[in-house]
Parts: sequence; structure tokens; C-alpha cells
Amino acid sequence: MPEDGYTVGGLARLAGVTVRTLHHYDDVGLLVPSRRTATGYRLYDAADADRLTRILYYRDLGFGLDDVAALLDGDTDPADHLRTQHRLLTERRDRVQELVTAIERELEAHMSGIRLTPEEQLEIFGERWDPAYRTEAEERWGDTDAWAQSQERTRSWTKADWEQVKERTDAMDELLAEAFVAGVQPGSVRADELAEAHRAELNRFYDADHAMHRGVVGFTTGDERFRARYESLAPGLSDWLRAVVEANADRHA
Amino acid sequence: MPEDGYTVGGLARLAGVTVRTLHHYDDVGLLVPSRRTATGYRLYDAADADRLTRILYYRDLGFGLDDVAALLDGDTDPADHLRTQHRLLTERRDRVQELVTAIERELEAHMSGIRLTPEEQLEIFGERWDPAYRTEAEERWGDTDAWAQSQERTRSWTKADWEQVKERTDAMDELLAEAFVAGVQPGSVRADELAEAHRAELNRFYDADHAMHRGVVGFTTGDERFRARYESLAPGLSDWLRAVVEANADRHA
DNA sequence: GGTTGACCCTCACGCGACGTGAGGCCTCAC
DNA sequence: GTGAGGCCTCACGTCGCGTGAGGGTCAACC
Repeated sequence: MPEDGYTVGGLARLAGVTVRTLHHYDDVGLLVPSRRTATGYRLYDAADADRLTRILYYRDLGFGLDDVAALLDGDTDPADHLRTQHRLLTERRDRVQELVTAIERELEAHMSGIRLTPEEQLEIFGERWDPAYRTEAEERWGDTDAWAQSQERTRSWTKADWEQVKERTDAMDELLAEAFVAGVQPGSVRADELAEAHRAELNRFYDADHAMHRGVVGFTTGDERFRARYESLAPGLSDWLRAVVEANADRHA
Repeated sequence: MPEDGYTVGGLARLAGVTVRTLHHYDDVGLLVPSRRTATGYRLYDAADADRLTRILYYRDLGFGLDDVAALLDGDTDPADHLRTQHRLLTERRDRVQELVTAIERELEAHMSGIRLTPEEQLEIFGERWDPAYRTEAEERWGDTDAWAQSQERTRSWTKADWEQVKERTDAMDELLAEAFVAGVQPGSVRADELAEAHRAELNRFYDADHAMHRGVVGFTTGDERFRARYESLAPGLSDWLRAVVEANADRHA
């Protein structure tokens, strides 16, 4: 900290804002520098910088400048602002996590070849947002952060890679349909081979052990539209796939 | 979904936006409803709703409407948008987590009676932000989410509660200073009693086992300003406190 | 002590993303 | 057929700055 306080430019650089922004905050009385030089230069001291810090957090949280002014000029103890901002920021982080989960749900649907209804897609932006959804991904995926793994592994994938995966998935589905039609029984050697092949496909994205494999397939075959996709390949396929995967998982338990 | 598509109001309610917003998106060509009734009513179909979903995510991420239009009208495959939005949202979530960590750092400093410099406070908003900071809290606090615990426990605290804690902390510090001046040796019975009392204070906020106690004290007594606070009570107190806590932690290892 | 370049000042207009009516038509249930 | 609620199109207002314009200041170096 310079001995006589910060100039506009100096403080602006520190805070990652423009000089114009500090001018504006001065104009509207939100952050008036505690001193000016004889020639009219603004000088900000440590208390000004502290106030600016609070302002920037509240602004980031979406408060209007007059709301921020009202908050900061209220008779609250400084630590109250820290606690308030901590609470609001954690809420915001959780909200963003919900958006992430919602996107994962869409991606999952897309990769499974099913379409979400507009209601499902827009649910998260709607008014009464059910917090039960918040934990849905956890329940579905178990403890591990499968999606983080998936994202990590597919970060550098090109469109061609994705298309290849889609092709392989389609091929896998056909293989399953053929086996089902041919009368392969869940628990048989051939069925277990197919279950492992199916699990191997999932492992392109994340580490799926047998318990997780059971969970994922249980979830997807419970979805009407996913069932529709499998049923269109061969009626009864989705229930059969579930049975195959469960028998295989039991054998590895 | 209504058979003939959504009206403005219907879609607006679903998406948690105002009718005016949809009108605006129509005006600027960002989201033009696929149909109109004979009397001029806007009708949005599922594809429109899907486009709106993408728009809302991008908008939430801070893109301008024309940027969003450019993105959506580019020749990208739909899944690319999902992947892009997933990546941007996780980055955003991590950024908010950094803000949370920064506030925790401020709270911690405040409760320890030390003041951060403006540089330290504003660092997170500055230009070149060191991602090493991102993991600082983890290293300091270990595996457990101590701050979440702390927040949980202190959620309903009143200002009086906080003042009481401050008083108790000050009293604790004086007790420590007296023992130090009286020549109490680290590792002695009395010193271990004091270490446990100090740990008990921390337990008002979160579960601190002996390893964590060692970590927290090691960190704080490494900070110049924290040392200054302790040194002003009694020269040598901070190093002594660290020795006392480490001896106690060793004995419980 | 003059010049140069980076800073600082005060107007003042512009803009993006809607908010907020105004004035009027449509639809549907009673 | 009538009232309530929803829809339409203007059109001006607002908020948080961006972006110059025109001009003074400061520190350094010639």
C-alpha cells in the first residue's frame, strides 16, 4: 500500500475494475474517496479499499448499487457482512451446482437418444424449484464424482470421437437386441460377457464398478423414454438388459 | 405441453422469465416463435423451448444476447452446446467456491483480530489470480469441510453470541499468556490442559481433532499479524503456543 | 527547464437488456 | 354478452457503466 493511499488507477488495478467504475461509485456516493490531493486527484485509504471489497462481493451477488449502499450504510457490524456474503455465496455455489447437474441430465438424455420435455428442461429455471433434485445425481451416481471423471476424460475429444462413441453405442445396442431375440438367458455365460462389454463402454467415461453399473442401468431402464428406445429395437429388451446386468453384478458381488 | 404449443405467458412461467423478456427476444431475433395464431398470438413449440433453454444457460453465464445468438446460430451440433455449458458452469462453480474461500479467509482473520491488507482482500478480484490459492483452504483444514460445519453451528447465533465468543477467546488468550509468563513448559500437564482448552474453543465451530488442531495453530502462528497479536500479549507467546499444541498433539497421536 | 508519456480530472452522450405503463384486441367461462 | 385475464404493439425509462472529448498533472529523462 502506497503511503498516501491509492490513486484511482492503482485501486482499480487491484480490484480488477475500471477507473470509470470507481468514478461512477464516487458520483453515486457509493464509494467516495476519503481524501483528494490539492490538484483534485482521488486518494483511497485502507478503509475505502475495504468498503470496495464488500461492494464487489455484493455486486457479484447481483445486488443493485443502491441496495449495496443501503446494506453498507446500515448500522451492521462488519463481521455481519462477511457472514451474510459467505451464506449468499455458498447458496450461489449450490445453485450453480444444480445447473451443472441439470446439464448433466440433459447430456445423459441426449447420449441415450431420448428427448427431455420442455418442462423437464426448463424446470430448473422455474419458480418453485424442488430441492430434492439437488441430490438426485448423487443418489444416481453414488459417492464418486462420475461426471467429473467423464468430463476429465472427454475434455479433448473431437466431434469425430463423439460420433465414434455414438456408433459404438448403437452397435452395442444392436448386439444386445440380437442376443435377446436369440434367447440368451440372464446369468448365462454369454449374457455376462455382454454385460461386461456394456460396462466397458461406460468405462470410456468413468470408472463404473458392478454396483454402479447396476445403478445406472436400473435408473435408465426406469425412464419411459429410454425404455421406448430399447423397446423399439426389441420388445422386452429393456427389462432383459436390466436382468442381465443385475445377474452379472450379483455374480461379482 | 399444450397441443398447439405454448403461449408467451405459458412459456414465460415455465422458464421463470417475464413475458416482456420473450417479446424482447422476439424483437431482436434471438427467439422468434415458430408460429403465430390467426390473431397474432405467439406460439412456441418444443424446439423453441429447447432454444430458450440454451439461451437461458448462456445468459446466466454472462453472455450478451448477440453473442448468444451467434453461438446458437453457428453450425455447432446440439451436444456441443451442452458440453460447453457444462464446462463453463463447472468453471463458474469453482470460481464461486474461490470467493467463498476468500470470505472464509477474511472471517478467520477478523475473528483472530488481525486485519488483511487491501491487496490481500482484493487479490481475488484482481487480474492474475493465482490458482494455487484455490486449494489453500483444503490444505489448511484437511479433509473435513470445517467451514461448512462452522457455518451450520453458528447459523442461528446472535450478535450477543458472537460477542461472547470474542470475550471467551480473549480470556483464553490471557490465560495462555499468564501460563507462558509463569514458565509453564510445553508437554507439561498444565500445558496439555491448556492445549485441550484451546481445542475445546475451536470445537465450538467445528470438530477439530489433534491433527487439525496442530494444523490450524501452525498456520495461524505462521502469519505475521497473528504473531503480532500474540507477541503484544507476551513476547514469545506464539512460538510457545505452537510448541504446547504440538506436544499435546504428539501425546495423542 | 522543457518535453514526453502516463496518469488524472470533468462533462456528457450511448448502450444493452429489459421494466413499465398506455391503449386496445382476444378468449373463455359464466 | 359480459367480465376477467391474457395477448398485442408502441414507446419511453432505468441501471451500470463504456467511450470518447477536451484538458490539467506528475515523474522522468534529456
